[in-house]
Amino acid sequence: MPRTKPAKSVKSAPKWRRRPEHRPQQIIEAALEVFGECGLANARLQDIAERAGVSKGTIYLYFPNKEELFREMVRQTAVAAIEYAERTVGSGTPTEQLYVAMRGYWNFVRSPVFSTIYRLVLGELHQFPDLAKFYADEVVSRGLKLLSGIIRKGVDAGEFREIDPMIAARMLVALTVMNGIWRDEYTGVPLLCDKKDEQVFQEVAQFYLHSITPFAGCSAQADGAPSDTTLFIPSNND
Amino acid sequence: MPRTKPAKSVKSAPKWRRRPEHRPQQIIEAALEVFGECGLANARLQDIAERAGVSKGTIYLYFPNKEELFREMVRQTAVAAIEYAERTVGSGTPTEQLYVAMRGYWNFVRSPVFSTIYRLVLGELHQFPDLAKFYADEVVSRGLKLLSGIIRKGVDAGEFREIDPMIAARMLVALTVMNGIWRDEYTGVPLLCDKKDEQVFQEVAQFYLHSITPFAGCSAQADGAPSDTTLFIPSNND
DNA sequence: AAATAGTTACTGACCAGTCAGTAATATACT
DNA sequence: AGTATATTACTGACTGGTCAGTAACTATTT
Repeated sequence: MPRTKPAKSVKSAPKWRRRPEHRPQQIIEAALEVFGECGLANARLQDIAERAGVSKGTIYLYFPNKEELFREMVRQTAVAAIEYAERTVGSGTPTEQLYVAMRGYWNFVRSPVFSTIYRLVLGELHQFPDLAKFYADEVVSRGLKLLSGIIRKGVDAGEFREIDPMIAARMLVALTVMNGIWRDEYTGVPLLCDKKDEQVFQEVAQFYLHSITPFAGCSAQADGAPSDTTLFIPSNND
Repeated sequence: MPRTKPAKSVKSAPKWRRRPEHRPQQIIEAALEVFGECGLANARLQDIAERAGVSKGTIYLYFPNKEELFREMVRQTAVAAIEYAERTVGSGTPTEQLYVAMRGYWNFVRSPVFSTIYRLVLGELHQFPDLAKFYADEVVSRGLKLLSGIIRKGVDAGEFREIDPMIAARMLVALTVMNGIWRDEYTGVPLLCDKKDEQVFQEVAQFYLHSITPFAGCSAQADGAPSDTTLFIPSNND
């Protein structure tokens, strides 16, 4: 039975707008927040919907289910970041390239996006094998390949010591990821809370470079060459 | 209304035994498995009960709720491991002590207990602030204190380069934890699956020691002194 | 018999996913 | 221009199932 039209609709105050173009992005952003706060398994679609400013049903117009929503979220963040990195670390000496990569990686790790994703990956992804496979292939493998390629060039050029590039890449990822996560102190771990982002990055960078440079901390200091790893750390020290 | 006593019980075949001494441990062990498989939020008390060979209600005789059960689990594993480490790294040069600590830490990280705990800590603990606080104080802080103390002695003795011991300890934890988790490949991350535990440990140890020794990879090699970090890696290479 | 250890059935809250209905926009017709 | 009609985007109450925690009862031990 048809509605009794109450009055002419007031053009200026619709309860909601149709915005089919924007919905998926809105929902993914909300999902990122909520997944990050509650975990993958624990996040409620209702909350995601509210934060996106839509109703729960709307989510199902754009995503078949929760898992696919998560997958799409990863695609738009982690995979996009990797692709960006692959495009942008191209030029310069291996040392310069590595620095660019480290800096970019750190920035990514420090973004709210990453800490969320990595917590989910580490904490819950083993419950979703196909999601885990997806992440391993699209993010982990590609990231290690990118980094180890740079390191290999550095080793060949004599800028880094003889070290298996894949191992070195893995160590870099380990240092960056863990420090990034700790820095993030999702709770109150009194670990790095009082340090600035930039400082933690420098600590990681110096430690790492010390381990892969051929003559770190040694005679190079004596013969006047700029030996310290601080050499290629820019001076945005505030 | 009072029960009608059916008959005398047959003494020789009790359906179950009272074992109040064993229950808590049984339950914790089962919880460790189930939490590890399902995550903290997703684990079902019913499953834990079944795996422990008791009924769900029994759990509530010994633990007030799920969270406290988890807390007790952490107490009995991580805290116990730290305490053990605090007791056992006492003697020898700082380098030797550090090696013992690294080895012990690696063994712990590689135990099934740890990967479970760390996944939970990283993935879900921020949802439980008081648990997070507990973990930060009882495990993280104590662990870092132990490691940084050893490193400080090494720096003072000139065995390690000048480095903030707290930073160095953090980096060691980062390397150990991440490699331990990856090695564990809870899913199918094609990262370290084909390597042996011992090999991964050596990779981590060599990389780390290279970064904290004063003259790593440098002239020390030339003057006949045993310079390489493999020096203090025992030969249980199988 | 009393005390203690354990079980089972139940409750109330919670949530992913669905679907009948409604509001906003587009189009066709005056 | 306005008005009727069709189409699409979106809503939110509902369903079916799950599970933590509880209460009422039963078995074992002393």
